[in-house]
Amino acid sequence: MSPLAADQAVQLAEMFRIMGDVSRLRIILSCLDEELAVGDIAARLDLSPSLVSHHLRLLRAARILRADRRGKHVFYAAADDHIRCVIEDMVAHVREPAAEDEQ
Amino acid sequence: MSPLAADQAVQLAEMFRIMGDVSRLRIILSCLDEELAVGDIAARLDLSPSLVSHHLRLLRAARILRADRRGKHVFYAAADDHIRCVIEDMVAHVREPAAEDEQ
DNA sequence: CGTTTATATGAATAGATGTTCATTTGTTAG
DNA sequence: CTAACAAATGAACATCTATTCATATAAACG
Repeated sequence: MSPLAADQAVQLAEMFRIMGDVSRLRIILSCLDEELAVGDIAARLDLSPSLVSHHLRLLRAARILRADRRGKHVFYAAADDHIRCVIEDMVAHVREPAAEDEQ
Repeated sequence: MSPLAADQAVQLAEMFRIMGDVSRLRIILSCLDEELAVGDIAARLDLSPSLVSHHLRLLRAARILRADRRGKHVFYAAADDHIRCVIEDMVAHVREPAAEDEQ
C-alpha cells in the first residue's frame, strides 16, 4: 500500500536491529505472555540485572515493552500485539524448509 | 503454541539482525515486488555493487532473497511471503501512536 | 534516620560488523 | 583467443555495540 519512504526504512531497520540481539530477543520472548520484573528476567535468562536493565531501556524506547512500577519492582510486558505477529511470521520463515533449488 | 526453544531464539535473532541494517533492509524492500539485478539495486539505492553483493550474500544465506542467474545478470527477489508479513507487521508497529502514559 | 533490596545509569573495553578497495570469477560478444 | 561487462570475494579498517563493573537512584522497612 504505502510507498515506504526512505526515512521509514531507517525506523524499520532500527526496530529489527533491536530485536536482532539474542539477549534482547530472549527478554522480549519472556515478556510476551506474562508480566515480569527485571530481577525475574535476569534470573530466568541467566543474565546480570544490569545487562537486562540496559536492554530494557532500548526495548522501552522502541515501544516493544512497557514498564509498570509497583513498589520496588518494575514489571515489563509486551507493549502491543504487533511484535507478537512479527515474531510469529519470522518463526514461520525459519521453519520453512529450504527450497530444493538452493545449493 | 510451540515453546520457542532457546536455539530457535538464536536463529530468530540472527534473522532480525540481518534485517536490522538500513542498507540491507532497503535492498529487501527493493526486491519485495520485483526482480532486480545487482547493478540495478546498487544504482537505485546509490550503493557500490560490491557492497550490495556482500549484503546479498547474507540475504541469500538467510533465505530472505533468492537469486536467479540469467546471462551476465543475477536477479534477486523475495524468497517467500513471510518476510513481507514481517515487514508489514513492523510497519504497523512503528505507525502505532505512542501510548499516552509514555514519558 | 540507616539498611536492604530492586532497578537504573555511566564509563570502559573487547569483540563484532558495515564499508571500501583491489582482485577474481563468470558470462557474452567480437 | 581477447576484451568488456557483471557479480562475487578477500583483506583491511574504522565504527559501533554488547557486556562488565562500579556507582547512583528508588522504594520499603526497621
